[in-house]
Amino acid sequence: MKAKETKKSQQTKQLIYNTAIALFTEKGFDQTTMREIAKQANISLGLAYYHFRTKDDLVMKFYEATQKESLQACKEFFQQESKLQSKIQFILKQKVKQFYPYRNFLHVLANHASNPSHPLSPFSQETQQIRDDAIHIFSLALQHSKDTLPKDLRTILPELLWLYQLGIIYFWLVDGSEEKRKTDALIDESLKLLFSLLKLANLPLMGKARKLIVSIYSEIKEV
Amino acid sequence: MKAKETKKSQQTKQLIYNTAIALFTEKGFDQTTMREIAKQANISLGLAYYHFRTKDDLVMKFYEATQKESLQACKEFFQQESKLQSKIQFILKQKVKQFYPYRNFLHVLANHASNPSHPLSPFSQETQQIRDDAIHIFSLALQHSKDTLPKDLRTILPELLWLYQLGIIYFWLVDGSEEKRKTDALIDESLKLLFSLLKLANLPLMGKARKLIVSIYSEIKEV
DNA sequence: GTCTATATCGGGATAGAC
DNA sequence: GTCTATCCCGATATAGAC
Repeated sequence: MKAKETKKSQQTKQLIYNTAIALFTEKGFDQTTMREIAKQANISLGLAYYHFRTKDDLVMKFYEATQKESLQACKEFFQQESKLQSKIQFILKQKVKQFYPYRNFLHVLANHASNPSHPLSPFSQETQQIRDDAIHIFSLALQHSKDTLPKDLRTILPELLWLYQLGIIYFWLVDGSEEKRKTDALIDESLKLLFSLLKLANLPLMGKARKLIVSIYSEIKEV
Repeated sequence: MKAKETKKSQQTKQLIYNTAIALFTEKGFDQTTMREIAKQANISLGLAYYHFRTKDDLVMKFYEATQKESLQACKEFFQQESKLQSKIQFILKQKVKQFYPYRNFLHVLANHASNPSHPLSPFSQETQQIRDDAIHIFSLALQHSKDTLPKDLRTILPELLWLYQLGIIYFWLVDGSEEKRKTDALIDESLKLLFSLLKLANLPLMGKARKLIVSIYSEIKEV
């Protein structure tokens, strides 16, 4: 009995979520009201708030769902590809492809990014799990890589690459070009740059720069 | 007569602005209501909205005022200093020092950064002048510099440095360390990194990386 | 536990009178 | 330029149906 109730409840929750995302996509986040979502889903306003404590919670669920999807897609890809650059490229391309249909409202993801005490910030307590999962994908990509990466860089690369991804997503958000083509170009070209620098990183000449990156990283992380 | 009225109006506007910034600083942006600002300034709510069409407009005025102040401070500093790295350092340090008293509410500056159609975004139409002024400061710093910079980089450096500054400000916003010390460290160390790479930039070895940076820049800017 | 209906509040924003 | 009244909407509260 409980299972049945739970299932019905989950269906309702899913209905609210689907309706909300559809409306967000169509009209944007700010232009969609909770009253409208409830009306469209043929449920009461109270019920919408029963399942999602805030309007932002709807976005949080989107964030979680897409992260889960990304992890799955990347794991599969990694089994058939061993070249690091291709793996990183896939992670980034998968993300922007996945986000594309929702481009008209996804800037809400970044709206409170710089405020770590806001639940939706990528640096918040509430998004810790999502963040860890996202960084984990980069760890996986590095795991069986045969590239000769400097040891000191290798351990901090997952987090650095995640920040790089964050930068790409920000660019994607402000990218007004047709079909977000500039973002695709940016991903390809910046990856070339990154890997051409990584190949030089082992040279004595680059020792100073490499040490600076590591020291910046530890200074910033240090409590 | 008209001048007198205008002066009175300007005084009212200034009063509203000062009251608002004081309240933002004390309690934060979200926690301060327009009603409260009006009450504190002994004016009506409608009048506050007459002078500032939205709550964000108050922040816009802050943004403009501080940018003006920055330009002034940097121009003065550049007259007594010719070393490029010191000039760039001054620009960044001046900015975070200037922002420090307002650290509890300035994340609003970034709240809509990723939405270029939002007036407060650093990429919006409305902030174009502020953006141009900020980039201009970096142009000035480069103007009489004796550093041997690759020509292809030199022309695009002002904009790239402005993006670098934007990154620093974002870090500053999320920086929870005592007195924002991590940001100070990040500025110093990342500048060392930047200039150690710029010194290498003329080497044939770095030709590929340099060309990639230039090509990424033009791809992104291209209409 | 899930859901409806409705009232209420707080706060951003607007309209219209003066 | 200034005020008062009002609207809209996110969020909360409550009472009750099943």
